Amino acid sequence: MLPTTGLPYGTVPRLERPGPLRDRVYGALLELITTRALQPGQHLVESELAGHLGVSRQPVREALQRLNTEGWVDLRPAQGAFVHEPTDEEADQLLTVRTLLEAEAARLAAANAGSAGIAALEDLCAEGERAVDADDVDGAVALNARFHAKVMELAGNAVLAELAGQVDRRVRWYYTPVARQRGRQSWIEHRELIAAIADRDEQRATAIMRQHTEHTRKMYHDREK
Amino acid sequence: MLPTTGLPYGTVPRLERPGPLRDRVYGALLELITTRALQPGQHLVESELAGHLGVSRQPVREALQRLNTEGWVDLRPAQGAFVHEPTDEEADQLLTVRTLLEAEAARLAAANAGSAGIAALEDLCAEGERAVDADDVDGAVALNARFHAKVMELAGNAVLAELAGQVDRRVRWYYTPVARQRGRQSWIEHRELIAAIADRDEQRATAIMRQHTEHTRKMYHDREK
DNA sequence: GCGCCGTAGACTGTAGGCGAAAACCAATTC
DNA sequence: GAATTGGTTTTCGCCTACAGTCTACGGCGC
Repeated sequence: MLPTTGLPYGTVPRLERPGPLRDRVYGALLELITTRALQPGQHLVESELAGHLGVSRQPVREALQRLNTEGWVDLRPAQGAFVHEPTDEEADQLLTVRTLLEAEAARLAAANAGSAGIAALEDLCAEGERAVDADDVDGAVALNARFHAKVMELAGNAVLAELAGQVDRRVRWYYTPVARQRGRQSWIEHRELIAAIADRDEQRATAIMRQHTEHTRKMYHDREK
Repeated sequence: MLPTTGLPYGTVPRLERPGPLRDRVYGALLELITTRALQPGQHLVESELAGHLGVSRQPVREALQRLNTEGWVDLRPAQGAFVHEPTDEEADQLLTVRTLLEAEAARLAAANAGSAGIAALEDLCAEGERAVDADDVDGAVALNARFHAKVMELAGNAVLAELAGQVDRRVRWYYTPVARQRGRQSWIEHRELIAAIADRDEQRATAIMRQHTEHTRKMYHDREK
């Protein structure tokens, strides 16, 4: 019985508050890193970033702290922050974990998804195929991310989603040059995955997703040579 | 050709440096939380903690920042830090993830472990059994953690280990009252796991570890009633 | 007596500043 | 000519101070 004013929800836009500065700094830095405006190994000087973003050093420090725990930057004591440099081994290990998490998400989605969720997946899939047909690479990549996020949402495990989100973003960062290459085949596999989920076939959904993410690993290794 | 001084290694104790203050504050707070000296839901006042630890607010803030990203505290804007309150649903989801990660670790351990690693596991197992026989609950719990950590180490995937470490600690925090109950049966399962790893049987190792962690979930649900 | 408003207190968010450690560079010595 | 050493500069780590925001309590009107 909260709404004594009689105002329906959503009509008042919750008057947008800027939110903690550190979070916006975090977002800005993450953007700069993922877009490679800040290159791996680069030394991040606090005062420089602070001046560039028009804030004090404190929010920058807190943002760097968070980026550090999430693996985007390395914080060497008494030396400062450096953009993390992924090794081949680490990238490979990350892919292994991603495969694991995504496969589990597919299984849970198959177990839990309702018809509404499946319809949403099909919509995303259709959109993605259109993007590929139109050679809209950026759009296709974005839709691919949204598709996987939707599967994760249908899995209904917030903890899993949190971890997978972290891992996924880093994988995409490492593999940006590669990920853009995978076009049509990727969406065919998505279709198969939807079918398995709709059939509530946990085993098949797991297997398809595993195979799907493993294809990415393969492409990377092929490219390396 | 580094040692031009002729001094043998190890004679100079590398003069222990205190390390960043924020890290020690982080450790201290984590200890206080896991031991329930700071209870779930409790409001953590920065200046209070700072005074209590004999430092300024800054290191405390950075430690809280890290604890926040790792899920130990919730940081409500303009309100401060609160020790995270786990819900039943979240605990269940964490267990699901833990099962997943540990099972994968077991599989990788079976694929990669050498005879030295297997011997180390057997040593830990024997120690654990002795602790159980001696009704040394704390010792048994500690050895259980070390056993799982060793399996993770043998898996040889640093990323996986990092995630599993986080998840494991939180699971232990939630389930401390329960975990202490599982005595002998747990170590029997450990023995079976070692056998599977020694046989390089990835499937069986996965299955055993999955069953092993699922037992914990079961005990929790039984206890809830 | 009940509810609303205003004020005071407490805490967080952000900024600025000081001391110290590390890196860099040039002069010096072997 | 190469290594070392001393000084200088940059940058981090931490502390202190101030402004903004939320909460709680007491007075006031109904």
